[in-house]
Amino acid sequence: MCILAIISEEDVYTSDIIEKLKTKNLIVVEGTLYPLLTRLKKSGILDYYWVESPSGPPRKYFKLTETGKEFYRELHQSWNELVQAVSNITSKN
Amino acid sequence: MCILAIISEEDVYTSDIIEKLKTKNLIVVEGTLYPLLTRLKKSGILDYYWVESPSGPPRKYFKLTETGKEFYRELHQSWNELVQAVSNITSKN
DNA sequence: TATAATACCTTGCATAACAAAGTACCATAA
DNA sequence: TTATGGTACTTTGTTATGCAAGGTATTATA
Repeated sequence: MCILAIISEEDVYTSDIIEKLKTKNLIVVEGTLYPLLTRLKKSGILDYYWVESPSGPPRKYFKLTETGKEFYRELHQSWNELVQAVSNITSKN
Repeated sequence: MCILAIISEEDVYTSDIIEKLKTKNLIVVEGTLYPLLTRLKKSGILDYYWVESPSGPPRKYFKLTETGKEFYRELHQSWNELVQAVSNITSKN
């Protein structure tokens, strides 16, 4: 969900995502992210396009599809419900 | 963490936990919970004692160890930090 | 033409949730 | 006394996924 949140703000490539997460104290590594992005692409949530890099090989920039935007909204709502449920359980003491 | 929260309120056996979670819309099944409780016991976070049942085989009642109470506090704090971090990322739009 | 930096990708391992099936105990009805 | 049903605990096999580690490819620079 956090990855979709980042992509929903602006198109980014993998290293952007890793850095943005890191600034928020969420650590995700390449070995996790590349396969995940591939799965999200395959399931129609993301799409990508190639952009030449000023130095190095071209970059895969990801963006949300319409399906992806809707999926992100649903995910976000589920997350809020989960946070609410957990808060409900833990806040008794 | 939710399971530790429940046990921290009162000693319970497995079915109690499943029911209490269910009332909060958190679904966990036996095949998940029994092995998890065993792992928590092995790592010194939980302990249990047997109680005769009014009908059926005896029940394993779980309680938090001192280590478990401390671990739960830490988990709770980590959870809060995670919720904060996620909220930080998702609340931009 | 090496070397370094950047970017993408893959493989293998460990962990964990779950479905499903199994074992054991107890009360009650036939 | 034996079968049945309910309760409780346990195990097995499947699947998914995070990660460490290693690999491939492109570009600029020494």
